Amino acid sequence: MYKETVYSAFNLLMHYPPPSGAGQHPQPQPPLHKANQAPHGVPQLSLYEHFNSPHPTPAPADISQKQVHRPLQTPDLSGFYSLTSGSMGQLPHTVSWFTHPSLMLGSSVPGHPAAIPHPAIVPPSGKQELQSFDRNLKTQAESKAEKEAKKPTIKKPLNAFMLYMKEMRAKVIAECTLKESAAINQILGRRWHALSREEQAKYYELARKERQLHMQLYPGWSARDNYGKKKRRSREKHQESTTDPGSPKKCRARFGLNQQTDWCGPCR
DNA sequence: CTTCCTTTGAAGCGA
DNA sequence: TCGCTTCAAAGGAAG
Repeated sequence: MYKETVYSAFNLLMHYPPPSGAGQHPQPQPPLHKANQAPHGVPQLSLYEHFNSPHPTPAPADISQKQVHRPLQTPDLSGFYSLTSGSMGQLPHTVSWFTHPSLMLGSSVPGHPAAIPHPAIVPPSGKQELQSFDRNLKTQAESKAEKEAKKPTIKKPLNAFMLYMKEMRAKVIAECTLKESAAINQILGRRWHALSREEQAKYYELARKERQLHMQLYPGWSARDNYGKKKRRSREKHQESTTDPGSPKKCRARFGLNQQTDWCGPCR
């Protein structure tokens, strides 16, 4: 049934012809991360999704509605075609396109009742926000706030490095027999810098498409929606870090080194 | 149970 | 415009 939905969604997709030049490598232009930024106000359909979403959750009604009522645009399927047939097909999320929520939001697609949502949509179920709410909610204002909290969070689209990490993490874990993510990420960071521009370009392109897809799926969404919600480490701790070497990124920033290529001694 | 750690890149925010 | 901050993922460690 799940697969049925997936394939139905795929069939839906097939209504759109592949763009010319699909499947070709993107042409990286320095600096990569800038050059690959999505052009403003040019929404295009795009890809990336994991096939094996560990905890699929029902798509929220309001988002489904958005999908239903948004006028169809001619989607850019270059990502899909390149990922499934080109060299980028080696990436583990090759099949992700099939599960994309724009196609999977069941109720929005006639005859396709079941759906696997985009993992960017994360209900606050059982998480801290909701739990803390349950303890205290009584007043109207609080119940209103609770409703807000119950709204599923739409996560940020993954950037190039995040996509790279997702792909390479398992490999590094297998090679190094490490499990701690902080250590793994350090290794991945170094490997990222060791990649050629062409190799990195794959991920920048993927990330660009991911952003465009995200833009199409959640037109009103902004990163500010999640800004400040996580409440991470305290300011004090952050300022503390200015006295020690800190991360390579911070260190490079502090010493005015090239963020893309330079490595500073203390952070090696 | 919750937050931190650690990475890079995108985006928000205040000056 | 610039510099700083936050958040995306991940999972073990620590509080």
